[in-house]
Amino acid sequence: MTASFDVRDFRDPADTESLRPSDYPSQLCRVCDINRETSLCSRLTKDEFTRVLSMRDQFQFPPLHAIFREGDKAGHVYALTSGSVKLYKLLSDGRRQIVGFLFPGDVFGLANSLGYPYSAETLNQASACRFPQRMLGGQTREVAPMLERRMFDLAVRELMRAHEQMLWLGRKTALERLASFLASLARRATERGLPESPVALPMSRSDIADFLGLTIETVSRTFTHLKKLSVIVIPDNSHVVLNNLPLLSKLAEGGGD
Amino acid sequence: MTASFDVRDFRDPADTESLRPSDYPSQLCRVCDINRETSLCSRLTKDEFTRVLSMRDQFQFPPLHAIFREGDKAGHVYALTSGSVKLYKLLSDGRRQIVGFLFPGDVFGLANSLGYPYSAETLNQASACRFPQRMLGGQTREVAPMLERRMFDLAVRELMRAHEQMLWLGRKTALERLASFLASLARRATERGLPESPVALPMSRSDIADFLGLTIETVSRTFTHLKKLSVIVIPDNSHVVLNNLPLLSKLAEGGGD
DNA sequence: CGGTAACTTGACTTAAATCAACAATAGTGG
DNA sequence: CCACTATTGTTGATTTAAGTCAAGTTACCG
Repeated sequence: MTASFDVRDFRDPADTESLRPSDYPSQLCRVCDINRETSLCSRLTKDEFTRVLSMRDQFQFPPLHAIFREGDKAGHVYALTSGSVKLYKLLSDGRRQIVGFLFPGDVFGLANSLGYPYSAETLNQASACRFPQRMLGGQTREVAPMLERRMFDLAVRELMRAHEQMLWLGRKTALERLASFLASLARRATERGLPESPVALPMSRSDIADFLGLTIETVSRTFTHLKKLSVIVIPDNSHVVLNNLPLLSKLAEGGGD
Repeated sequence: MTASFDVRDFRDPADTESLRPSDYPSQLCRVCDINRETSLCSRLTKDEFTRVLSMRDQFQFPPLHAIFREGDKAGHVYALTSGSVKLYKLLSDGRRQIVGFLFPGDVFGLANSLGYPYSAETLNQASACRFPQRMLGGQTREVAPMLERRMFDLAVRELMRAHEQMLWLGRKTALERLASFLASLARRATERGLPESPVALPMSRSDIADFLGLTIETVSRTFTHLKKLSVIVIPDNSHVVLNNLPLLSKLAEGGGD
């Protein structure tokens, strides 16, 4: 349960494509992230970036790959650079709660000495950048102060998302939860520069159910309900067209009437 | 809705009691926290501590005092030094989800530019230490690198607690949620050097219900259920004696059978 | 004391879970 | 390219855990 990586998954872009000065940090952070404004490595100085480069590992994972499991000794923090990942916790009898879906630009794997607090698994082909956790905060803080700052900001963002999901799970109906989920996916897509509709659903209905604290049957019925309200169209099971985002948002907040 | 502090609440111990060198940082951090090992200000150097002192404000709040409200412009981070605080989010129709109960040593108020993501309210008489958020991470990072480190660690702890609560809310029964809650309070009490039983419940049944995603009636019935199982005794409504912590923990994980 | 707020208990309802087919989709190999 | 199969998703019938409604009871506070 401790080995999380196949050697064959290892890829290092720096081995194959040389990094030109113009690649960083002004426009795209080609190695460890997507977009200068939102990425973990954004706003690093050239020196910082160079030092970070020397400490990070780059990985590619196949679909449904277990990156690490809950309880594994935690030594690294990950920044997702492409694809999607789910984070989940299990009860001994198999009940599962997905605590987050991650998209490029998100970080995961923050942990204390008790090990990772959740399992992380890819939904599709994905790549991620891995940093030693001791690089953050320790005596080696001179390595990249701005990286720590960015990591902190992203951790705060994750915490806010977690609080939002607690409201969904504790106090919203099935319809409100699914509407909130779709609206949230749309908003996060726009933050990555993608259109807000159609929304991609790289996860299964079962994953959505375990994320929203529902059963797959209820998720399916609720999708049908939203279809009948003409709020969404489902061209195929991994895409949703949002026809009426204002109404979707209203439903998400309980304005269903 | 923006003013969060009464001037009369302001107290600055440094105004009334002078700080002797022996007070920091070796034993107790008398000003901004409880216990050197677990506090925000633990492990600061003398210089760091002095600089932090000059930037922090110390507050005392009466019971049921609103420290800030969801959406307020966020400029400060708080470290609770005594008493208890609840953090909650509201829906427009009044439904409420409490996203955390805080005890001495916990931090709250981390936010991004959208303002505080939750409201914060005291449960009882409480005191807290307030830092400007820009003190963390910005250009002024030289102020107290170790403070940032501590803040990051405490944010990670909050995130882990949030993930745990998501599992409770999404996948546990009423009995499992209440058992988890009591076990968690007991564990956190021991972390603060208090006995694990009796557990203090500074919050109302209504607060517990809104924390666990239940109604007050269900919370009440479930307390009765735990009493009948002889797992707990309730000497008064703000204290619970844990008679059988192993069984309580088993019930919390679904080992009810 | 008296009155209000907080909590408990009981009767009944309901949203979502469970159980059970059934339909669509995606692979797989001939 | 098309059966064949397995997986995934949908729909319907029924059950159930928790919610709602309605009394009671206890604790708190002036």
